[in-house]
Amino acid sequence: MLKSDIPNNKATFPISVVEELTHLTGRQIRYYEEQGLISPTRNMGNRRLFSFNDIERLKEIKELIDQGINIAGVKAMLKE
DNA sequence: GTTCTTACA
DNA sequence: TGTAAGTA
Repeated sequence: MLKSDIPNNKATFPISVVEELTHLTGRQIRYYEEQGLISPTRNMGNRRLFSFNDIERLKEIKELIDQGINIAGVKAMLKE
């Protein structure tokens, strides 16, 4: 795992912290994950653990959504 | 007390 | 998306 896997993964936070950092609701964060926009891991209790990478990704998503772009559009943007 | 899932509005 | 219910 030198270039594989997700770079920028050393710290994980609960969804409450991500909500504060991204200004998104837990509802939205879970939905975006459901849509394949982010890849949080799960801890022993099936709780989501977010990395800095996930948080940065969420911020981008929020900006796009805030601009009136829908999930399909966000998916297209984040791709590539 | 917090987060998770599913379901309804 | 928000919110409710039941759970881990």
